Amino acid sequence: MNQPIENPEEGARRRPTIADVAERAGVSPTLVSFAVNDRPGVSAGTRERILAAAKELRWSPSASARALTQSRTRVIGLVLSRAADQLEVDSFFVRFLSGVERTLAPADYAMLLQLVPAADGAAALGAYERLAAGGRVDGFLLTDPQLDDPRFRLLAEAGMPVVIAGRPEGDAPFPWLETEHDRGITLAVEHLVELGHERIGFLGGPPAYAFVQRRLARWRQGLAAAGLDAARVTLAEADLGAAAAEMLAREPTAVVCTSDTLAIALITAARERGLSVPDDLSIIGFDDSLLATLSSPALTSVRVDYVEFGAAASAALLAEIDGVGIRPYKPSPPTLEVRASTAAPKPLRI
Amino acid sequence: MNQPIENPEEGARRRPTIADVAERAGVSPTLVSFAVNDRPGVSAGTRERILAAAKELRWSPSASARALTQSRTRVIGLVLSRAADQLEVDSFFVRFLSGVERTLAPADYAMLLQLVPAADGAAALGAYERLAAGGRVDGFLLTDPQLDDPRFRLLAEAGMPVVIAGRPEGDAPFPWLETEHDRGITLAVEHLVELGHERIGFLGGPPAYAFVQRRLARWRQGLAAAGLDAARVTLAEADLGAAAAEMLAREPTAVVCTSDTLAIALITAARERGLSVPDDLSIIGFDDSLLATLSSPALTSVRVDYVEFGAAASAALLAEIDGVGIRPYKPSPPTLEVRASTAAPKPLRI
DNA sequence: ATGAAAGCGCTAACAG
DNA sequence: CTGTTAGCGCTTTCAT
Repeated sequence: MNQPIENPEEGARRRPTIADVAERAGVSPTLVSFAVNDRPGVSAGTRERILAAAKELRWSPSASARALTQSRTRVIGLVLSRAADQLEVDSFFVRFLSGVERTLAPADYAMLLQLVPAADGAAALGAYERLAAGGRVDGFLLTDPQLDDPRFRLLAEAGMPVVIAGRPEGDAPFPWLETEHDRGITLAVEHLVELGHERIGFLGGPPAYAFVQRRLARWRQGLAAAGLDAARVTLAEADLGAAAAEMLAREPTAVVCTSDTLAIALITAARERGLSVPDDLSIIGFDDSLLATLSSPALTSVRVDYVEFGAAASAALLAEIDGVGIRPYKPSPPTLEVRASTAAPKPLRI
Repeated sequence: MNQPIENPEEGARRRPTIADVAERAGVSPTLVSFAVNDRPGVSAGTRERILAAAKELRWSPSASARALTQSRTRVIGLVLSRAADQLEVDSFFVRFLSGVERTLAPADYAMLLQLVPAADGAAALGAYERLAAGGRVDGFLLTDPQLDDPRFRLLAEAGMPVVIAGRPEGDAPFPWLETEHDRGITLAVEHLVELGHERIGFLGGPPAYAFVQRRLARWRQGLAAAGLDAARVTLAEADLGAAAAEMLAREPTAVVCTSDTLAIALITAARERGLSVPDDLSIIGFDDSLLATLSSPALTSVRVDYVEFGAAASAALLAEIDGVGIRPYKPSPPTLEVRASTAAPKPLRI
């Protein structure tokens, strides 16, 4: 390390304990506990004296001790197992996390976050196992549920409270929540149809993701409703540029993408082929990330309220942990932010 | 929630305790403790019996109980207080976090992450205070140190182990680490000078960030070394597009940016003015994010190893917590990933 | 309204 | 090598 400095506060004085506060306030530890936990049965005067003493001593109850007596850590776990370079450009997680924070903080809960390389599925499972086995968390928030998700069995057997953020494929032993993200695709398709497009493509992320499938289904539905051909589909595995090129080979006049990142890749591919956006090709992104406004042309994009989603999911988890009923989640509908990347198709030359 | 399902594992059986394992193995709890903690003084046979019993009972020590006896939670705290929409496109954090994870996991440490809205400085301080007061974490990793950072006093008074990731301005009561990110700017300038550019601009992020200042200084240094005019500087506060436009007004033939995001904004602004990149304008980004390869043209960009940085910073924090010496951090030098956004300037028309 | 005492699950002296 | 005995700091009956 470049420039170490000794900590001036050497000999860190022992943290005060509830006994210190009790002594100072001239009461028993029990009363202090009652007072700080807002329990009835403490006279107003004593309560005040106690809280004053606590403040003077800068005491606040030890989370560890509490965790032990209440077998409740007041911590929830979240394990993200996407590749780092994929998370980087994923606005979903940051928004979701800030929503989670929104409900956790007031409830005096905290979040243990663990990142594991996407490639390593076993490592991810191990992460859940360690956190669960040590009793470090009271419950988990699961994202990206997969078909036959191994996490389900592991956590169900451990008796862990869990809430799934996303619609699981097949049965799941846990409650789940989902946004209406796929309705955004309907908006996108309708927008393009209104503009007069007839050759509309779908450029999606990895087919393994349920949300991609879901959006694809909506896209098909939208095209069917408009009586259009629904054959132009490309799902990108890893190489976005290649997927974009493949889509262009299908000669669409407009493409709906499942992320802004894919949309950008498509813009780039189009430009390389000398196609102009939106004159030759209309493109719609998804997520309405900062990218959408920065790209040229600015991207028409679907916006889903992931902050709200994160808040609802974590609220559900807290309810699950408390063993109380989960309040129904009524997701607000996605919106389509129309920008410069979409326009009417060029009239056919006759 | 859309489809609640009852947890089938009702009546979650009580977690086994060390006593259960001891009984099963026919020994005392102490011995079990010694065995699982790899302490000497347990015969090989007994150890084996104990570990077997633990496995059969699926027991592993309670993190809460351990935390209480050792006054050590084995959790470190990280509070991120940048605006969500800024975090979204910031590859620094994701890479840094995965580096942190890299050292935490093997050390059996976990990370408590708290996101607070950037605007709310008081909330951020409150977050540190709550986590520290409750003894929820053993130490903090601080990013984005500011001038007269109020977190320093708060945490120093609390006697919290802290390591700063980034070079603090002025004195800091904690050890700190820093990459040599600014050397990347030197690489960028040298690259442009070699190409023959003479009107080189600097498009930076908010001037409040020390790393922006640092990079700016390097840029000045580089231009001075080449005998060039160092007047074309724009620092973006919030509106990246406006900043980009302002930079273009200074008529540079090449611009060094402090992020890929800024570089993209600049490409967009240039395109709007009918300038072609790199023919009319060379642009260099910073961070080498996914954006760099997706944009058109692909972005020449500086790459700094933030994963390594995160790993080193958290290793330093663990050393601080253990009260042992911090191993010096020798950051690997940044590299310049040359792509299509830089080229020789157009010859002057005479 | 208040306090004494037991205990959460583990680790750490201190004896054998 | 192994067991006994105390706590860690708090909450929680159960008395008073």
